[in-house]
Amino acid sequence: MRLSNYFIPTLKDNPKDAQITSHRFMLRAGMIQQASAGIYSWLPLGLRVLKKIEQIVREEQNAVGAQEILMPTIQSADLWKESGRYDDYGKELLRLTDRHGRDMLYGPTNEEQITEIFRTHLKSYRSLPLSLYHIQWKFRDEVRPRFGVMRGREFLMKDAYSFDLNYENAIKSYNKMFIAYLKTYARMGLKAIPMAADSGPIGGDMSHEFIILAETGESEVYYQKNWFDINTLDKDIDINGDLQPLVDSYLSCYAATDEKHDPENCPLTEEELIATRGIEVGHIFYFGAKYSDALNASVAGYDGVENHVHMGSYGVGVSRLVGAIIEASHDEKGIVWPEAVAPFDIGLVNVKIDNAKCSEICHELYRRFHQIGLEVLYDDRDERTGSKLADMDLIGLPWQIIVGPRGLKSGVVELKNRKTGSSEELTIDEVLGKFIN
RNA sequence: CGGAGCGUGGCGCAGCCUGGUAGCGCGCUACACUGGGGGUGUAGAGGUCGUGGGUUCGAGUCCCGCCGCUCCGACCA
Repeated sequence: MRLSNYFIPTLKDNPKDAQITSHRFMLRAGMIQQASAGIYSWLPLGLRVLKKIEQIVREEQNAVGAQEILMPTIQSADLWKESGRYDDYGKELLRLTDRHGRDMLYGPTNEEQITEIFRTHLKSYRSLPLSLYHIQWKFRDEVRPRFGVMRGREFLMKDAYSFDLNYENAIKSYNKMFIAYLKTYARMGLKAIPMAADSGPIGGDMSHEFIILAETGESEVYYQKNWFDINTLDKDIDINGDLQPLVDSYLSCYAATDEKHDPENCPLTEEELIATRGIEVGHIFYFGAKYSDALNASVAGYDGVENHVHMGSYGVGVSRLVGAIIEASHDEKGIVWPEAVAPFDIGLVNVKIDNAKCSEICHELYRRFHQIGLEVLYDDRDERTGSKLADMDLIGLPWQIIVGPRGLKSGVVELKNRKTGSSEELTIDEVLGKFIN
């Protein structure tokens, strides 16, 4: 992509309304534009990141056998009246009325809807287990939206729902998701720690929040010092095998949010305990038959007797993750994208666009990178070098290649790593060689 | 929803107290110089001062209502 005709309105100054780092950088890097409180338009650069995150989530859901569907944003209130949540949910639920005077709502979550789909079509234990998910915009009318996309009112969320015949099988489904979540966050370059959690208005018996560590995080978290020594995701995992030992290994180390952490009864010594801040980027629940009872979703068991299915639901805050990743990965100059979610792989800076040699080398590099499947953002604007480099740092692509007449005299370009700041002078072939493996 | 603020060109702000020609920086356009970390100069474009009413000869400025946005708290994926 050529920057000269790419819509990426970067800002030099901080917008006054943005207080938190990720929000500031998202606005300054031209990723989003606020439409109203807690509601954002996604501009090209932001949308690219959102889509990358979404795709990783999708792949890991598919990997544990969940099937993708897509449910609507607007739901009829009827099902919510049936489950009782129409009255329980309170003012966070955005209620609408259509032209016929029917009660509708903009979905904050989809338990009722998915249960309705299930009960319409599935009648036998033979159809179980089943996990369905979708990635859809949700709306919760927060009293006080803040922190940009981290706590918006409208947000993109992956929500999955599992259906099982009994508790034992439901826990198997829960464990699959537990592992899928660890893999999902790891792929995004995040350290996400599962912590025991309250299940809140969703209801249920067992629940874990996935928290990523970030100094600017919204909640205080506590975890055992050697938590990150647990590193069992590398080996091959048979997702259909017994996952309980693996899950248990992750839960063997202490980890709790401030709601659950009780300093009086903490099993750890002060030395072992790390107190820091974190952001919730996922939440999984097992809630048994709460919705299948309310909405009468049952299947015939082995004995032919009807059983209400055991369900779980599993959320990942996709749009929130964009902000959360920035909170976890930035410096004073801008964003530092983990490679897996970076909007482009490489930023190519042509220092002097009216220099024929510079442009020729840039075109060559651009073409070759394209050939090997790497995405390049090529800064071919007639701007001062300083502002181009500052923009590149702000946008935070993992690699920068700086092509200027000074280096080309001796046949080299500069390859710079955004994260470490280290740079080296390399020939064209050497640069390409770096990326071919 | 309690408390506190803010709405003036695309962005950040001054002007309001004490009413009288709407200003500054950045950005934008053109030209020139410049050219490896947000450069310099010259000349420009761009604003119903959030909105409705009131006071006044005259309102960005004073008064009242409304709307929007932000921050702290309570709440929350």
